[in-house]
Amino acid sequence: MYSTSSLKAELNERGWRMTPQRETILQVFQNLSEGKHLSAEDLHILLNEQGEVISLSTIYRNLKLMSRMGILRELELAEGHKHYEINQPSPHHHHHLICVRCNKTIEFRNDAVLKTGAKTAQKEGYHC
Amino acid sequence: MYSTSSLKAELNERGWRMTPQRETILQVFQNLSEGKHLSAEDLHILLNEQGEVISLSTIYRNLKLMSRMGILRELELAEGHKHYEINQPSPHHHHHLICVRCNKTIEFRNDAVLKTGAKTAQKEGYHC
DNA sequence: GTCTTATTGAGAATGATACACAATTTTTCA
DNA sequence: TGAAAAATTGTGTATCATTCTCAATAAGAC
Repeated sequence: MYSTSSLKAELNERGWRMTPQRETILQVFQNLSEGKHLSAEDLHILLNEQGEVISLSTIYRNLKLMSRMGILRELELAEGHKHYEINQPSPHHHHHLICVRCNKTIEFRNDAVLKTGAKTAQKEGYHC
Repeated sequence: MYSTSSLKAELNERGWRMTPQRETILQVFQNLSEGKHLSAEDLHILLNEQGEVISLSTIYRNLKLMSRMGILRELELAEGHKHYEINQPSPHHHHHLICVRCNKTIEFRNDAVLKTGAKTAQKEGYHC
């Protein structure tokens, strides 16, 4: 699991900086119960309710950044906007099944699917 | 493979109508070489070049309709807009692997992944 | 053929996301 | 420690994909 200091370390490694906003966003996702995911707008509202105001721009920027770093996972569900969740390692990693008619969405776990993706990625020269 | 008449039959079955626009769109996707996919805008331009003008609204409406019918497959690649391709059955069905950093995209085939999805869908009560 | 109703086209509206830029923080390093 | 350099933030604006509205048109049923 990602700690504040490991986030900072990884940011600095790439010439980026730790900020209170990034720390706050990470904490929200870490405290989110399993199976939950937030859109940028969701996160913005949730933070407002907690009295921690972060601008929408900053939220969009950091959700994208943290997804590219592998900390968050960007989900294309059927709502017309992206959702984000903590990018869990193998035993907790899951997939989504979405009906193109009614948008019903479920999560399921399947190691074979995950491994096939990882194996194919490696074979094709994708790297972390 | 989908013919004009089977499309018409399936539309009528649901109280919908066959139109020249729908026929044209189906034909474009059927003649598209494997591995190619089009966005709504792509399709609009392509049709213009062929002298077959169909309004963007109609294109959007029908891409969505045909996806819900299972004729097309809606792809969420990394370009910020949707792409569509013919929804091929099993031996030709494929998956996409997309890098969240550089957007590199490849296609690969894997029956196990497809079957896991189908099996899970059935178990969860999804139906065609 | 006529009637009912779905569909089309044009343009406006919406909504998610990106961008520009001045003000503010982090980090670095002298 | 305390500038200086560079990244980040917030505000407002811009962009771009997609949806919506509505009058005109065309498909299908009888």
